[in-house]
Amino acid sequence: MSDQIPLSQLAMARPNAAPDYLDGLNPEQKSAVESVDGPLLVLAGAGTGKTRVLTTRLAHIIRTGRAKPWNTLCVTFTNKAAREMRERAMNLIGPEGEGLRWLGTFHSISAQILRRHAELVGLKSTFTIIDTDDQIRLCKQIIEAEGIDPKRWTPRYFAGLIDGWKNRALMPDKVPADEAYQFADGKGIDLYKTYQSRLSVLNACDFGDLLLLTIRLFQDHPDVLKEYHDRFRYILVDEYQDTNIAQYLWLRLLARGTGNICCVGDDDQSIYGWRGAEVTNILKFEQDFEGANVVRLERNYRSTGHILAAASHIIKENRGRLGKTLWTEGEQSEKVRLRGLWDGEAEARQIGDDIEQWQRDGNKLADCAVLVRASWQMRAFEERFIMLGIPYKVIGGPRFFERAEIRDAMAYFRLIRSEDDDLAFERVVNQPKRGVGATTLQKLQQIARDDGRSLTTICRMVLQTDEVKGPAKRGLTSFMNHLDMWRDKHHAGLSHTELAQQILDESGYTDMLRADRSPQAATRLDNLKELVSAMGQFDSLAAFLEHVQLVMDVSSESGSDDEVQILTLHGAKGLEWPLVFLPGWEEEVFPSKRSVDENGNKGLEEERRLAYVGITRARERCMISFVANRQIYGRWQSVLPSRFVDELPPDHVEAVSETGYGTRQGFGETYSGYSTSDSFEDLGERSSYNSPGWQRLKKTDRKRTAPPVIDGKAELIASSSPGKSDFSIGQRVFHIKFGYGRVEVIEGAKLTVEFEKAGTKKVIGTFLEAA
DNA sequence: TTCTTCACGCTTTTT
DNA sequence: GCGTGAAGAA
Repeated sequence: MSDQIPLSQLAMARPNAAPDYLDGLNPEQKSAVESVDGPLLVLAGAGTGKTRVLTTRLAHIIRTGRAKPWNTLCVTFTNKAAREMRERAMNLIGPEGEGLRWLGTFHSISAQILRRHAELVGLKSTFTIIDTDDQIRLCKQIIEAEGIDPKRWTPRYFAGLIDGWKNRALMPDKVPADEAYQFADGKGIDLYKTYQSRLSVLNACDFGDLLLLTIRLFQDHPDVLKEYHDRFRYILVDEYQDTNIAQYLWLRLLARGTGNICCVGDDDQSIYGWRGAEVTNILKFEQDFEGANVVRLERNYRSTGHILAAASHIIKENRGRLGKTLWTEGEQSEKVRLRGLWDGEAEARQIGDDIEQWQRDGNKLADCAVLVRASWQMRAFEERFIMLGIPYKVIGGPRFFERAEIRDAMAYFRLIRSEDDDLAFERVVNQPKRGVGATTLQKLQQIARDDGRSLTTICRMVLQTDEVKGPAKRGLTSFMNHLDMWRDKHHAGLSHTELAQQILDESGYTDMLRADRSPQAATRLDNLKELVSAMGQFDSLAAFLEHVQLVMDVSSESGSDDEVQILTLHGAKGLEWPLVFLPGWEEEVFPSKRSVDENGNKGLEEERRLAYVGITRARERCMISFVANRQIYGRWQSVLPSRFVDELPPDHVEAVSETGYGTRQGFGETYSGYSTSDSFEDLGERSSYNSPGWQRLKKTDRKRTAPPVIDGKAELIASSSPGKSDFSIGQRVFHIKFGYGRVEVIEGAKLTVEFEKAGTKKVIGTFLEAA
């Protein structure tokens, strides 16, 4: 590095030339890049070049010599975002970008800081960072130890509460009494305290602690804070709308130094409220940071006019936003397409056909994506794509390091490094089965708790006595002997990959999986192989474990294959495709019922932002669809078009419905909406989501009476709520899985149905014959 | 201790 | 409809 001329000097060598990295920026972007002094909020709408502005600003600061790379602090939420930002910044800055030591996630930067000052917050610098799974197991132990029924008060819920408090920067002494009383009849705060003290005994902290302890460090030790004030001349924050209170306080403390803080975000894309993000942070930025400037980026470079119009039209229903008007010079091109279909299978079939057509037109599969609200919706598309032979990729499935087998292996490794890691011990003493059951483990835990020592220590002691006997004793002895042996080998300098392989083999873990003939066992073995090879990229076991604690991901970005992407709307943030499918726009699916039930209008507005995010992912074409019937958790349910369908702007949308279901948005001859009455006659009035007919709709109103049974006859009214009631004709029992209409003919597996209002006869080839 | 059976409940996801 | 998790049976 030292023999290279810093690029900043190259830039200075030709003072008259405008720096090339500013080329092609529009005036707003340029001003966001260049106003480097004082607080700045960049309100960047979807597709307005947010990341470009952020990285160019960073490059600008460094290449104009305002600060050295290591004097800038760049914070993101995810490791992926951090990686991307580093990559793009390096392209602009050149080799000097290597010095960006403080570019990372809130958590990784906090961990970096905490490791240097651990003793000031009551930790040893080797502290472990526990993940959600360990956290829940710890909560479970605490709850059981207190004699609280873990069924009534689930550990998961309690862990969620703790996370919630930590998101709001509330340590046990600060939690509002009434809130803590919600849990286990007033024991909430005590349990929280116990949890924290358990963590400190284990020399561990959870993700929330990383932030909170850093905040406490800064508050209690002004000298330390000063050191970081001096260090961080410029602060850049990505996705500011996703910050929670703890992160806000964290930033506030650091920004108090130079005041040069630049936050980039979009209040309309705040979709993580459920995990503590506070849109208010971005809404009141100007009050929070004195003398703040605001730059709006409103020129969209991504989507066509129609797509942008549809997105804007929906989002403007939200109150409490800063307000932006996105515009584009792009052409109008084709309208957003809206489709009403029979059921989830029809939807998958339709989208499959569209994708085949897209491909026939010479486009790449990787250029389109299916964005769903919830991951259970993905299955239908996977099934269909497999049938059609369309290569696809599900993005954001179960994470590698969260798989049971990987966590088991990691627990073994953790025990090698620090034998007092009780959570790891509990996880694998009896994995594979060694005859050490719950009773034995409980006995050990009891002694360990009373003695205040670790399970391994206690275990060694107990094995000298006769407190455990029989198979349990034999199992424990063998387990401990193995651990000692591996630890010896580790210290003797056996390579960590070699050691890992031996641990897996000698512990009997591989044999256990090999003996298991189920198809998953094979994948599990593969995963373990991958784990061992991934370890090879690290110098030591310790280095590997450190990495995994914070980056629960293996960055094996293949990406080269031409595959349709299937992902959730949340997972789609920050991405874009020429063609985007948005299926499942049904009320209670999207917007999600739970979201609205639990968080009312706030929840609804977040769902609406999700719709906004979804639409704005599309560059050229956007295909929205909803169905009349959907299988949810294996049960057939009749569903209504989402209210978001009604909020689409008619002028920019081309709508078709095959079901007779529709909305006020021009479905031609077909009736619209939904009625509480049983007969079609009463559907006369056009109803929309806002009409009384919709609003009065109660769950119970939707129940239809069971269809009349006419033995042997081929005609009956099939107006029952699908899935609710089977009906029989002669010996045959049917289970209706389509909408409401008059069944005309039943022949074999074919059913002809007439839909009175729509006036169409339709052959339904797919119905279930109940067993 | 481990195997079997039943009940339950079930968004979104990162660190 | 399916996987988890806890209570009862061998």
